Amino acid sequence: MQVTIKDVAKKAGVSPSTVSRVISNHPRISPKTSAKVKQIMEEMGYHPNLAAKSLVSKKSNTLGVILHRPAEELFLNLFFSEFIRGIVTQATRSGYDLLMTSGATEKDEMEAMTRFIKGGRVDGIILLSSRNGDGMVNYLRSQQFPFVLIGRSNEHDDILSVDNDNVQAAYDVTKYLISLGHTRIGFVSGPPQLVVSQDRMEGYKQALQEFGLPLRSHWIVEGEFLQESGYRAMSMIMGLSDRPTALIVTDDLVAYGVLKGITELGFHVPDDISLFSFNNISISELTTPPLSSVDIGIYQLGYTASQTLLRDIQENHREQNRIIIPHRLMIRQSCARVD
Amino acid sequence: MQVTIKDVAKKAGVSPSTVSRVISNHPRISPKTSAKVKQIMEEMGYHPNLAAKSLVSKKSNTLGVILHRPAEELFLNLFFSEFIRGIVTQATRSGYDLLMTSGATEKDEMEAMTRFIKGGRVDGIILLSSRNGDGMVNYLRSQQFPFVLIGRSNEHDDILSVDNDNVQAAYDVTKYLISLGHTRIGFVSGPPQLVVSQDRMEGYKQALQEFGLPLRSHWIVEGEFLQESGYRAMSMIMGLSDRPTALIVTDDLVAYGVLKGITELGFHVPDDISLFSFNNISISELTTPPLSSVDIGIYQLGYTASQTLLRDIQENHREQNRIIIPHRLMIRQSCARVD
DNA sequence: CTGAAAGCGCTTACAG
DNA sequence: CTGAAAGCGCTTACAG
Repeated sequence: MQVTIKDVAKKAGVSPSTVSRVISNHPRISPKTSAKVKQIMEEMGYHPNLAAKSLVSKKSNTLGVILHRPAEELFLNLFFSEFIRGIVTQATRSGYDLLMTSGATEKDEMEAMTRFIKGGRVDGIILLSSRNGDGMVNYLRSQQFPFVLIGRSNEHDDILSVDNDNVQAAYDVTKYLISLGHTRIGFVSGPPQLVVSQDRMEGYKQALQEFGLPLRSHWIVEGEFLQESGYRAMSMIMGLSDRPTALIVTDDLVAYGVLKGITELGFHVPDDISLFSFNNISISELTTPPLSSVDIGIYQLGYTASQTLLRDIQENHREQNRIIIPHRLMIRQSCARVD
Repeated sequence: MQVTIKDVAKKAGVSPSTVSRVISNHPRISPKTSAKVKQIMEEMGYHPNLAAKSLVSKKSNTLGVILHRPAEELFLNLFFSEFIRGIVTQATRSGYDLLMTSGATEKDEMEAMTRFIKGGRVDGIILLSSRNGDGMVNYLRSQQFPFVLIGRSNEHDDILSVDNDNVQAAYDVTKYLISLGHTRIGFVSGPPQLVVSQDRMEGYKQALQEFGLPLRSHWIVEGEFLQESGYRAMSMIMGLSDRPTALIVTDDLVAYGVLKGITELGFHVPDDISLFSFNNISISELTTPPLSSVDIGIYQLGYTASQTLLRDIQENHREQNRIIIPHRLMIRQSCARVD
């Protein structure tokens, strides 16, 4: 019932090999034959069977993504749709599809990955996050299977990755606050085991040091990527006698909690304290006052990851291992000048 | 280099057919043989080649999703990650993966779908939305290809679909507001061509009629699924001499705009006007005051769509065509009693 | 420029 | 309970 290459060949009066060559735009095929075969394919509604093609070519024209486990979903969920859109859009343009699966445990995840790789289901893998001691990265490297990491790995600096310069971004934010006259600047950070937390903390410290400003450990809070995390931190921070006049917050959702906490304690942003956060998800525009936030180019991270991986697969050569997506400070109304 | 069924067969001293039967748990295979073969497979790190399997079995063990075009992304984006998580989780449990692609135009979308179906890449399709006159639905029906629609189609009532009872949900919300003493209730709706908008409007009208309450056309606004849409509507609504004491809003993001508009005009929620919205996305908890909203079970919609489609594919029989996911009114602080 | 043939890794009637 | 053989729909050296 399915129209095959043989059916087309018979009707066109050529051999299956010729039809195959027409499909793949083989150079040594006469324009006349090509045109005729193409017309017949159109008439008969021919569509190549991908399984057969994949079986012989050892290519699937598919990229794979493994969904992270629930435990890590909170942070990434807000980015997820933008990541995926970026990845799929670019992949589709290059004639690739995206295959997704999930694993309930780390063991499940590894099995899913093995199935993808060993079963020939994908030609490359996109990792949506990295944690210290990431088994995925080690496995993929040992298999020499093409992959790209969105983010940065502490252990491996020779893998293909797409990331922001989070050190620089945090440095830029800190410097911006300093330029407004702030000298007591605090930091509400995320989980310390995440590379992104480490990088942002580093940029913050660098800027303070460069401008000779004090770094006080009680101005720094490490929490989760949760609203409550920011909310809870405020009773402590705002109760300090030498409390900061500005806070850098590692994520918009956390900043939302921070904002809520500050407001409930009877303080006002930005008059009593300035706020600058990261990621620029939709919520940051919606708060009162609208939050200044660092746009990290989520769509572009996904898009570029896809593009970079495909280039690595197809051309098998890399211009560079680490691609940096530029960030932008989105200045809104949550920061005030102090004297 | 790849370990094949032949390699395993040779090492186990059996035929390839036997190995194949062990893999598929064929009943008539001796436990002894099975155990031995399984052990060898483990030892050799055998993984079945999915392309070969798919080529002969005509099954891909994959479900397909086509990403909607940018024009329609706004509304769905906020649901997207939950939908996908629900779909993937259930699919993975049944041994299926999810294949995604996108199309820039409707033509692209149709081509992508054809590629999926005719190329044997997927065994079923999940449609994330429906619009009036949906070419996808017509095509899939004409091909008799398994698919499920998340939502409801006006034109086809015999297709597999997973949806909320949006008429009932809007009815419930309206009745709740009436029970608080409201008699002048307005409605901020979404695009009228969407079935979901039509259904919610219908439930609202039914409740008003049942309780003999007035339906005023100037209390009804039709807009987009955008914050601005709600924001802009407020200058008109709040300026009415007989303005409503409660508003039902079709989406949390729109409700956020409504809330902002009301507040900027110097009014207060819920003292001056009550607000009840739909969808219960994360933002609804975060507003001041927290918004009452209808939880529509986004994850469950995705999960059930996946489950229903797989049952249709595997067992080829349906218990019912239209599955309803229950909704829940999440009562927060945006509605007040009036006398 | 084109064809005949082999083969990709699996499944499944058909025999025994 | 197990094996030999054919075949799924394609690609690609090898010939000509």
